[in-house]
Amino acid sequence: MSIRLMLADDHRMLRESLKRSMLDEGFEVVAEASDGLEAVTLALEHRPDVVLMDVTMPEFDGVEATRRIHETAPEVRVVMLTMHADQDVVAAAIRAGAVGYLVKDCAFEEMAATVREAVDTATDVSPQVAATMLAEANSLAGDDDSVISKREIEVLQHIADGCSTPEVADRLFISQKTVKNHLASIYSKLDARDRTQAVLQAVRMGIVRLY
Amino acid sequence: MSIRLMLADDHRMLRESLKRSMLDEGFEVVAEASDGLEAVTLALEHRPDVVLMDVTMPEFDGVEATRRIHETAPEVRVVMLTMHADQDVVAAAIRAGAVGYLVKDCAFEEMAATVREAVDTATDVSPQVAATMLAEANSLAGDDDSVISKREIEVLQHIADGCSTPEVADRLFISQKTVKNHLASIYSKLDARDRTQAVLQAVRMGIVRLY
DNA sequence: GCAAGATTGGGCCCAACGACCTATGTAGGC
DNA sequence: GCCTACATAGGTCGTTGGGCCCAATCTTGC
Repeated sequence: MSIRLMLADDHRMLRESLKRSMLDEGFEVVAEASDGLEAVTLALEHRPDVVLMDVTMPEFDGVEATRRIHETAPEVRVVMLTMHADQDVVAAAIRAGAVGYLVKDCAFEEMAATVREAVDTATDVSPQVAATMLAEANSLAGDDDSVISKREIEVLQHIADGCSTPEVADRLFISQKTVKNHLASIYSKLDARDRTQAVLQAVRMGIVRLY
Repeated sequence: MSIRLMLADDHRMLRESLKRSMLDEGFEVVAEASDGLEAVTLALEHRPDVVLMDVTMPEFDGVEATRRIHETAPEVRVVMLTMHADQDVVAAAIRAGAVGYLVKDCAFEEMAATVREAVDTATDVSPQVAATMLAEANSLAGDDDSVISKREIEVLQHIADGCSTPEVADRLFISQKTVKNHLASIYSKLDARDRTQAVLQAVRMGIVRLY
């Protein structure tokens, strides 16, 4: 009985070629999603054994999609795909219920192996395994031990979406001063000196959407 | 005799799965490059029939790599891969000697067809074909008929690299005022209202590197 | 319950930024 | 030769942004 896979990535080219590779490898691809919302819908409909889920997607991101899938269908294993091994993202993914992660720069064999391992994993990752995964992500990511808070991400996302400080303040129903405080905190955590660098760093880390 | 392909893309996952797909399709993959410099070196070494070249790569970008390959080995057909159908990028690619382009969101069949067509194409694209390609890119891209100048791209790249206005001025040996003028011009062309949005838009369009 | 951190907010200062205006020199196209 | 576009540079103006201080409230973990 072959492993039933689902792919979720907003780039069709990557999705299609990934699909071919996985088919070659003997996996069955039962569904493909191009955004977070579709990922949740299709995952619940097809109940694949494993979902390969990109972090950065429209509608809602891979972490949020993972959370929703894990809540409703905990037997579905989600493996996250990230551009860079970022501790925060990996940590968030694990909290959301992912059983593994892959850096997009990995070798194909590694990916196939991770998918096979995922099927044998308990649906909920043990704290030990989670800790190991985090440590790995940590060593790969290197120096960013800073944790960006939820609110800070909201601020960053609004900035990335084109808002100025007063506009962010309006949309989040807080004062401009608070927005500036969050930004200052973000700068120190991301080692950025202005909003442009902060947003670029956040994009690199997969913290914010870029569309 | 199968078509000898070379792949140039900085994301190993895309490269590997692309490779599998192309192998399935009966193509031969003779080389893979992960940056522009490697792309030029390997293309000249292996002389593939067609190079699938990503625009956005380290060292130097796909357009520059295409230019160098085309100068030394004009018999090698280069097909550009872009994230978004951007007229400027496609125009630059054609000027550099590319015989075709593909949006990364294309269907796999389209990609295979384009590669096969590329082999039958004359090594130098006729003005008529180039015009058609540009018109296509234009209709796909839609509203961006603005051409970002070389100098403006330099300014943008420096901003993306973390420079402030005075720093860009220093590095380009021009006054701060000129940098601001270029930025103002960029804002109107990219429909951005500040440097953050301009850089993000440029990243989306593949005009600047993000590393 | 206490400590740590997240979230909220204030004030002050000065540099940076963007909008709007004009202007000169230098290419390249027709 | 003229015209358009590009690159260069200046001025002024109001707004924004970021550094650096501080503090109240609230949640979360231990």
